[in-house]
Amino acid sequence: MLDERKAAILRAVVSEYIDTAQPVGSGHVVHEAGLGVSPATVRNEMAVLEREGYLVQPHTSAGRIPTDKGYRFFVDQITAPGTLDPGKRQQVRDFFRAAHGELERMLADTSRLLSNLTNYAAVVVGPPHEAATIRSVQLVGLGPRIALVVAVLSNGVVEKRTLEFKEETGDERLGAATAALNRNLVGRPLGTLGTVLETGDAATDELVRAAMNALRVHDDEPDHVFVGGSSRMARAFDAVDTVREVLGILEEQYVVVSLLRDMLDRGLSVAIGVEHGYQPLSECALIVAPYEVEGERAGSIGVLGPTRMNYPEAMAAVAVVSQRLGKHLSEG
Amino acid sequence: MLDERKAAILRAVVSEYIDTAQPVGSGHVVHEAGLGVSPATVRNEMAVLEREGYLVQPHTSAGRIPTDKGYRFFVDQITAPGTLDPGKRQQVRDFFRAAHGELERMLADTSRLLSNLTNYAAVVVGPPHEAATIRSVQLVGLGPRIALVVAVLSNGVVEKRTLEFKEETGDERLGAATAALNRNLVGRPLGTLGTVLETGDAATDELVRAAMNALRVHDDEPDHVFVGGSSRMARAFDAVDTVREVLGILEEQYVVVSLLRDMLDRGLSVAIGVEHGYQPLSECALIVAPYEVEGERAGSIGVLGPTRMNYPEAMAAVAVVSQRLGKHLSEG
DNA sequence: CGTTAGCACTCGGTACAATCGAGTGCCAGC
DNA sequence: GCTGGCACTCGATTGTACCGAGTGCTAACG
Repeated sequence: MLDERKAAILRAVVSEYIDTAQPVGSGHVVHEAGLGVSPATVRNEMAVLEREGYLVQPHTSAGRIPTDKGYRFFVDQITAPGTLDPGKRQQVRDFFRAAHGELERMLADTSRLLSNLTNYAAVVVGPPHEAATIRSVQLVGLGPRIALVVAVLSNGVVEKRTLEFKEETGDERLGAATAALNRNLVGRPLGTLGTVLETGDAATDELVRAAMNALRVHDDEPDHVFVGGSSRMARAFDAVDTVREVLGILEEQYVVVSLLRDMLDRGLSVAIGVEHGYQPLSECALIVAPYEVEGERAGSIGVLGPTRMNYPEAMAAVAVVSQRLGKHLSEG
Repeated sequence: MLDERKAAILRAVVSEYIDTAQPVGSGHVVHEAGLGVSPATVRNEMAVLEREGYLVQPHTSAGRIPTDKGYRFFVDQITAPGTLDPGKRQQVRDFFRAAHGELERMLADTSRLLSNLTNYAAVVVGPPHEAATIRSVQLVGLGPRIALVVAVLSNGVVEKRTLEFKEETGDERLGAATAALNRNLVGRPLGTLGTVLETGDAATDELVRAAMNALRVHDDEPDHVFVGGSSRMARAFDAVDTVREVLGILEEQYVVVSLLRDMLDRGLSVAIGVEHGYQPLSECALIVAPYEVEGERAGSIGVLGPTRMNYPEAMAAVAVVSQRLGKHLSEG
């Protein structure tokens, strides 16, 4: 599409603009990308690049800044996986060496790690509930009319739901229901709970049904998601309203989750501007990657920054972290 | 300390400044607080108030803005609990009527509610772990060398820890350990786990010890805390760096928790500026209140805003929500 | 003696002009 | 096709003037 010189110029403009946040003029380009031509030549090329929609001028007689299309070209040029700088590689290694224990805690820490590496906001989505199989179910009474259904899943996630009863329900009955539930559900994925085996006792059956209903995945229960470093968005934009809006979106976790899922479904790993189709984040870019636990796609991680984000670095960080995270969880 | 007229003038300056964020001049004060005196008189009084440290002038020949001491006087004047406007009262009622199920989920939603009511960031701290007694403990194997300790507490909280073993550990042994743990721990508070009863089987005892160790409350495991509406801080300050810093602090949940705890310990319900002793939040004010479940102090809620926050409204919101939250959790 | 009208003064904010300079587009010549 | 040269554009910066909100002080007033 673009001849090599135009591509080089575009690359120079993008990477310069990522660094400085200032419109880039022809002079800077020749200085930066040492192709042996004069500013005038570069100007001509840049005029073409603007006509084709890769660059814009904020106003006449300023330098150019990349459009979303320009960024897109830039990231498409990046073929090599890109390597993280040594300090950060070490940081990742240290993190996973020290990482211990609690799955949720660990995922939350991972989002912080990724945010520290990139200096943008980071998202880690935990394994989806539906997929994991049930390892154990237990009914625990908390009061005469209230109990907790606790289900332990094979991936280490613990689901719990509160149950309230009309009449008092003793421990024996809870025990009976627990036994029935375990007989039925252990080994099944949470997504497909199937039917209940009758126990013979009507009250116990009722209890079992209630528990299973509570366990069913509700649409409004999003996957576990951990957002780290959202404070870094404060510096990413200079319009306060943009900051406010982006932060607000990061608080709505289900939006974030579905955004990542959508992107992965569509095979996108980098979404620039409106490529993800979600208007309120049109000033952002989003880099995502799935991670795999024991060969199975388990969850995803992502980085959210301004469209003028440091793509090579952020992409490298996402790649490394997703890969290491998967490995770590597989071994665990 | 201050005669009635000075107090009235100070009140007028504070509430006007809260509204407008603009320095308040003598003219506005006479207009606002209709005490029948001239601007000149008010100027004299304001000069005194400035000398005494209640007000400052950002520069000569501007109006005055309150100092932290001024705000402090203002909130100390507020004796009546203050009532929420009807729309918001209704919002609170509706929320607690609809609130259902999951404790954690519910607390997270409560933080959102409080943030919506006040337009500031809100914090909800869940019941402390140590206090609750254990209702049930279970060891669930996730793999040959890995298991989960799951403890259900009387307040509905579920604690879980991952255990890793050197050698393979079968379900029978896990079952034996589970039984031993339940014999020992049910009814005990998580804070004081006490000693283990020997089972006779060395390997099982080892397992029991490991599980109890994992369950012990670690210092770095903060209470559950839910921060809502932190995006609202973006508009609260005009210095980007302040926003950035405050948001960063809100992400460090243990700081937030200990801040609230400190304040309550010292009997403070409103901290203005540096009153809480935490420098990085010196441009903020913090309103906190404990909530009680069945007569026991269970947790706390709070609102974080700029020092020029709407104290009467925020204080009313915190009071109402903490009271309703306690009631709701007691009934549940 | 407290209050007030009057007044000179201060100083941030706005409006306007001048200037600067980074950058452009275009053209003629190499 | 590339480049040096050149006129031009326009945001940013600087300087000046001015306005107005607000002050402190003083002298007069009830």
